[in-house]
Amino acid sequence: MSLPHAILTALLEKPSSGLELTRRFDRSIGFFWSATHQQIYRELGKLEQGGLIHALAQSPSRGQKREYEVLPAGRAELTTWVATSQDPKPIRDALLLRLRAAAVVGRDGLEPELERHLADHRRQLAEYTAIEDRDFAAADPSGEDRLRHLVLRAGIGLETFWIEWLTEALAEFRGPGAADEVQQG
Amino acid sequence: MSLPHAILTALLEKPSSGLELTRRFDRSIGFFWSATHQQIYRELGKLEQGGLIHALAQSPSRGQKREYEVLPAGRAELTTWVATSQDPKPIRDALLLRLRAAAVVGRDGLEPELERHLADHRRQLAEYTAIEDRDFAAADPSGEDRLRHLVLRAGIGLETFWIEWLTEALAEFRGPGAADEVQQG
DNA sequence: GAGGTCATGTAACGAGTTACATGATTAA
DNA sequence: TTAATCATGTAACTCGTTACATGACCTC
Repeated sequence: MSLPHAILTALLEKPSSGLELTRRFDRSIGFFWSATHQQIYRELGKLEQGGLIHALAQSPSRGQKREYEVLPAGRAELTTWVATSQDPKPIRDALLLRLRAAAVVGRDGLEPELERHLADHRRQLAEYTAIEDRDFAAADPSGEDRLRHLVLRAGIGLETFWIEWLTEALAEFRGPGAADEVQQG
Repeated sequence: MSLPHAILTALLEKPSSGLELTRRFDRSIGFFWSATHQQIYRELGKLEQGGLIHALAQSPSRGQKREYEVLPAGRAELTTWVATSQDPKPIRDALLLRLRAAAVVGRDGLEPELERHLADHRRQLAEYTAIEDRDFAAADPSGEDRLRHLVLRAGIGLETFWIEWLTEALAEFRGPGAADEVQQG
């Protein structure tokens, strides 16, 4: 039940069309709640039907831009949702699962994958710190900016953690004492 | 495409029935790949039909225990999968999304939720460190144990990160300078 | 034989993914 | 007028969740 609220948040920050939303999901919001354009269009339809948003200057034909804006009911819904308590969703991490499987069937072929992940997290960290330097350098930030900075720091902290952990994992794969466990069934 | 491989891994570690698997998913494997009993039974059926596992002592009636064991084809499939490269799945974290929404509609009601999450991560960290003390105290661990320990340390590192971040977030919510941003629309 | 628990399922739904389809606009 | 790109959608599918159903076994 989070995608509609992600969209409401994005639309409150700035009224947008489906495609613009899709692009913003690829940049900022999508860093912690990703969505494809198919999901977004489907959800925009539901939100409009539910009376939480409405289209500005409705042109009902396909292929034409439709901009949406949040209605008071939508803002109220989002306000309620912020204060809702939700059980944290269980973790599902395929890489950790594969390491566990490798402990049973052998590690062959895993090392390049660890390297790929490491490169990917380094790239993502660089992107986050670039945003931090650009957007959060103010001496006396507003409360909203402090919240957004907090969210960004979560991203930075997570990427930093994964980089450290993957470095350690690669040392285990390459380091002394690893050679004798490479082949095993 | 990870659940079948999680099950193959668990069954290689020890042949089990559906219910036993469900319990092990609640304890160890499930720490990084959760699944309900309905998913597990459904997937066991597919794996058996695909010739990757088979039931020992088949008693075809409902309500009776059925133990499964991995066939050579299943082990081969898992070995292949370990070496497969997979694009990392995009992040979806509802708590971060709610902080972002709170920057737009106000923070009312979020603090108790942060406290709940903090308590939850502390509990999970304690569980992980207990497992570490119990299972990974050996002076000269095998290669498999080193891999499993690596996986556990990822869990420990993630929980540690979240505890630090949530502590910082709560300080932002409670600390000096927070009071004047509490009410805002 | 009634109730509890162990054990295996079914059904309906919702969320997310993948592949494809269609219309509008613009520039060569 | 053709091609590229902008923009909005449809359809089919997989995976995960929630609620419920059914049978076997054990104990009182």
